[in-house]
Amino acid sequence: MVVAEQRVNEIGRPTLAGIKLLSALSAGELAHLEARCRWRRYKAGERVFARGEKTRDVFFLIEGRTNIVDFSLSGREVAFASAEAGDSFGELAAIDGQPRSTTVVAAEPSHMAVLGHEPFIDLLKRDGATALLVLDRLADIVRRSDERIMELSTLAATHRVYAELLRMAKPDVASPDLWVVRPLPPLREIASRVSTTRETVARALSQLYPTGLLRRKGRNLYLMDRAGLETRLQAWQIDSANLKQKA
Amino acid sequence: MVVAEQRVNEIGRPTLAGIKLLSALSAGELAHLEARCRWRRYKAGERVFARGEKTRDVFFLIEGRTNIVDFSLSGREVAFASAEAGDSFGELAAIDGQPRSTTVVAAEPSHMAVLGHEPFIDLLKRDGATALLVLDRLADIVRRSDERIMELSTLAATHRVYAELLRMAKPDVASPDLWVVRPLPPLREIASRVSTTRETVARALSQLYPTGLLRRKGRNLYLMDRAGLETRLQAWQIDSANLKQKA
DNA sequence: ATGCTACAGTGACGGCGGTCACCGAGGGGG
DNA sequence: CCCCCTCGGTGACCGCCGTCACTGTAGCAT
Repeated sequence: MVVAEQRVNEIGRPTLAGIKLLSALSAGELAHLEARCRWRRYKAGERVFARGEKTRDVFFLIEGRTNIVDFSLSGREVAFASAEAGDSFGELAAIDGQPRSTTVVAAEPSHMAVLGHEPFIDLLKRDGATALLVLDRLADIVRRSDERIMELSTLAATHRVYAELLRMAKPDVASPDLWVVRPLPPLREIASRVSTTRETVARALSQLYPTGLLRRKGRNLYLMDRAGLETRLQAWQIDSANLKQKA
Repeated sequence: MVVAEQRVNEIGRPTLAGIKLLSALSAGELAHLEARCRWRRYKAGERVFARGEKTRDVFFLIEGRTNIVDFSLSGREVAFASAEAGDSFGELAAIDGQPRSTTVVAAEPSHMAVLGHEPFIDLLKRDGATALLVLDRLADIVRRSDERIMELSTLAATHRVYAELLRMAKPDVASPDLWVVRPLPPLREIASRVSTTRETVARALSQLYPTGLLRRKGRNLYLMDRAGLETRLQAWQIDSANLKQKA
């Protein structure tokens, strides 16, 4: 795989140039930060930090992918988000000093820059533009969380699966009006994103194949009629409302 | 009711002095902000803003209480938080410019200062200490949301009710080791906080009275053994884990 | 007193989905 | 090659809880 040019400089050293949260900084300031980072590589499956730890470093993902998850006492995994090259994580503990609220695991071999909380906080205080970028990011997390809470509170498991499919699908490069989830992740991962089980996800998909809305080819899942699926989702909710109205 | 002295100045004008998010500001800066605020009163039950609106003002609660909620298409109400005197809300839209993600309703007659997003953003850029306060607040919201998502994903409705009781209870002024929820809100409100129904909350409480862990006197609900209830909650989770281990 | 309304408690019922179990397919690695 | 492991699909079971219905109580206005 070719490494994007911005991620390493001319002598092969990795840089912070591609990190979205730091995109407001000048080259000089970036270099200043780079000098204060520790650089680490993680193997696929390796844990970066775990819930409850009292570390406060911020992580900038140069290359790779990580999953941000948590586990119930009974061992059920709940996925909160995943981070890709250019993303950051670990800001919460850096900002408020509380123990880690989630666990982060590398999903692929990954390369990160690790920054202590003091220089990070210092940066936020000094640089208003960067502080706003971080605020924007936290606002986005809050919005996503609220949406998820709404879904968990008001949608049946099967429908949460469909909602997740709509989020995962991207327009097909070839034909318009055809959306595709590619590659389709293991069903157990979808399940942990919408808080249900592997079996329920499988059943939800099976239920939709006969309608023609969904078609699967290997690790590609095609949404034949994205808009149709969307309206169908809403119709289901309105139906249950009507049931109540009728009484 | 006596108004706390910090909330109005010597000539009876309300002030921003008690607002937590603005506690890093000097008196002069506060006065500067006050001059840019609109001041509004809301009656109990009145809507401050609704999900989807494109306004971007920030609200500082001088006096009163508001509920931050959202509704499903079928009309089910989901409570996200409530704000009291000294709290703020509406920051998300002010920061990221997106439509309101939640609806805010005054729960009591309330008095607020309303600040447009430009002076607010301007303040965040200029004043690092205040930016950090806002970051801290958003971090807190994210942590609470994550915890709620975990509960919705891994706890049965009955157990979520007990978890909420533990959060609501405060130590009794008289006797130690006795915790009390006072006043106990209407069960339908508890239900909307843990995403279940009024009936399930009632049944959850009824189920606990015979054990002696819970006792109700009018609008006071006593937790006779808070630690006992806590360990019991965990035990339930571990039990379901054991069931899986055994197999 | 009589309404009216909000709130609380409980029984009955039925469906969703979590759990368990089993089977088949693919894909490395010895 | 066989073995093992992950992944996917499905059937059977059953318990939780959302829904509906009904009753009872407290508070308040008239």
